[in-house]
Amino acid sequence: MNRPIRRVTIKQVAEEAGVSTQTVSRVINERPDVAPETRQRVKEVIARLGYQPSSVARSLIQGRTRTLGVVGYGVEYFGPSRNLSGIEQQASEMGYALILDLVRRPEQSNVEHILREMLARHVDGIIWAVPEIGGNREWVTQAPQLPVPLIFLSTQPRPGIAIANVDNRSGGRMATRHLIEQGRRNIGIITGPLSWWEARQRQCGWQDALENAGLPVSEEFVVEGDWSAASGEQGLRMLLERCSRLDAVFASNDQMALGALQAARRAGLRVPEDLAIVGFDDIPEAAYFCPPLTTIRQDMVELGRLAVRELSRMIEASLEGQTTIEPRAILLRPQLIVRESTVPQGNRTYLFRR
Amino acid sequence: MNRPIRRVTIKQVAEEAGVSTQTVSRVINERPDVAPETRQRVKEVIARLGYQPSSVARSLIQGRTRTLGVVGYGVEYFGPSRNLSGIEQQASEMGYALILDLVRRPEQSNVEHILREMLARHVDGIIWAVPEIGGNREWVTQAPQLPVPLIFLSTQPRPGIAIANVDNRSGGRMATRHLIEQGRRNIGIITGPLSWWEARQRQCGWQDALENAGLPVSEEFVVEGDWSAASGEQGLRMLLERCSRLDAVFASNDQMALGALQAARRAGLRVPEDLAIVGFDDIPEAAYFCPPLTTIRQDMVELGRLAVRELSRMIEASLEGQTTIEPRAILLRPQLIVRESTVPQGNRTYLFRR
DNA sequence: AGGTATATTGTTATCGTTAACGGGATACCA
DNA sequence: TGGTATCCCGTTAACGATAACAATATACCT
Repeated sequence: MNRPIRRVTIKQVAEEAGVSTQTVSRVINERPDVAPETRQRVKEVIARLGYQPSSVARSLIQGRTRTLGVVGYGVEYFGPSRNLSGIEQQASEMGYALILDLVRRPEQSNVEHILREMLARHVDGIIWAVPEIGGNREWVTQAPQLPVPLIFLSTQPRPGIAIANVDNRSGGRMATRHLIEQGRRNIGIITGPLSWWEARQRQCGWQDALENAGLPVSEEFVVEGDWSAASGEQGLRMLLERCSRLDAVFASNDQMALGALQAARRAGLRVPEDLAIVGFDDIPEAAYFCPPLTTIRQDMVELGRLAVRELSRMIEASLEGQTTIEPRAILLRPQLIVRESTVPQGNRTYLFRR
Repeated sequence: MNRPIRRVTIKQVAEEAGVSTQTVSRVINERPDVAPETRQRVKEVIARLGYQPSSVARSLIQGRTRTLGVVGYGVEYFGPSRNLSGIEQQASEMGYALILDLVRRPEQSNVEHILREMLARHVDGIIWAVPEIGGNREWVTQAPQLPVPLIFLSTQPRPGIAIANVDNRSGGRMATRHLIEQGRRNIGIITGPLSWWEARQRQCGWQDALENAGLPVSEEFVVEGDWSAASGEQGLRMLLERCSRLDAVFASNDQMALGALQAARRAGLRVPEDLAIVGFDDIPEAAYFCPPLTTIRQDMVELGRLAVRELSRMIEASLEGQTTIEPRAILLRPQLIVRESTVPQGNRTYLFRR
């Protein structure tokens, strides 16, 4: 393995081309005040030596790295990974690189340490994409004091703080309203862990829909899961024990819905005839569940893209010394995807009802 | 939004503590030659001002950023996302930050551009985790000429190049041998896209197992999918048309196996009695398929961790000016997970046969 | 001719940090 | 007393680039 001993620097290019480093710099940055033939000569040398400006040195003097810090959780899950993908796409299109930090225990991560690390690397802005669990976001009040802008993803809005969310509550409402429209009256919910803000939001949506329809909201219909298929299976078993007239369930994610499907099958219930099931997320597999799963799709890629655009806007404003800019709250509406776990195959025309 | 105008620098700390910047630097880096009370005083100032050394400036002079470049593909899929997770864990434990670049079209990504970008940011090493598709890795011969070490993930081994793989061929063999041991004799395969090296490896494993068992290997039994559930569904339909005595299928990933399960159901076949199905990956949902899916588990997290450790070893060697270090090829064996898609529920004892 | 504008290039300082070296003070030894 | 070692700290230069300014040459105008 033979490596070039050192990188090529601007100095070497300057020497080789017989000009000053400043002139080379001007060529690199496409400044106008360079004679055409000089520019040409320098460009040739750059190409010949394979010179690449050091963005580290550049960052130092310009006070900006064109780097965003991303603090994420759960890339192995569908939503967060799509989210990261969207962030990367938009960042890359806007000329930003990403520094990635994945948190393993979102409920007790060392915020202080992570932020210091990011700031030491002079990121221009930070995307905080860790779910809000228990009190793990109490430090939010300090966010405006950070030397760089920060945007939160999927956390509770708060005045003066930039944020981008999918409207989980509205999603829960849509899922539940759909079940009601199918004539269901005893609608249970398998929630996510209730320490999660998003899980509570989805539950609120479920409750909204029931109340709007004048249906009773009972504790009896609520079971708390942990997002896993196993917990969905167990959750449905518990609901069925408690309430034999249960005719529908809103599972707060597709994995739990999958578990619930299995529990229904084992209990000898037909889906959707005896029991309708709605999920949340629309993972790619959902269309191939048995039966295919009705669910709520959220565009996490777009959410990531929007977050980067908003953060970039904040960065620009901050660089120009503007202090008047008010952080926005972005809210993305999810979408109901109807499949056979709520509507019997024969009734497919329902889909086109309106 | 009021931000601190500027960051605290070492100069301010030095001034405030009445020492030179060099002394502050010595305190930060825990050098021995500082008087205890001076050290104490400086530390207090650091704490009071909330000073954090700039790793940008540090990188510039030390010629090392403690940063790894990760070029990845498909974080929205299970394997790659776990892989990234493992990389991040190990890197973080070893004090490296990650710069992430996600490629969207792995078969025609701009390698040159990506590498230049990474090198401009002075990464200490690069992890290339983009699947090998068609000729998209022909540039591999230039890898040893890069100024920093590079390790490939999930690509064809090559002497002189560091690499870390799951043994896909062995996985394909295990899956197929398991089917043979179940008494199956007409075993089809739904492959991944055959432009993918990994897909071909899995197919080779299937062929190995058939040949070892003295079973005929026929083109008729091969259908090419595209990793999606839809292609798995269509794939099985085609296999069934071609060959009515088909009694088992190896689907080269779990999504395609899911599609195949649906196709089998629609064709009125019982799984596993009429048709046994094996997948590949062991996604978390696989255990909740209908029936639960036998599959090949690969530890992508561990693969990521190993890659980082190996890369770190190469970086250290490179920094010490060693040229003798020979890049290793890491090969991780996958594992067969037996579930009900190949073994009828009553026969569960099979699991403990040996 | 002299003055002013414009085009092109170079010089010096700077970003925040550390490497390399030097120098003063003290202690210890012959 | 002088020499040497050790401790502690400061000065200068450097990393690789750009900002700010200065300088030169040329062109153009009055």
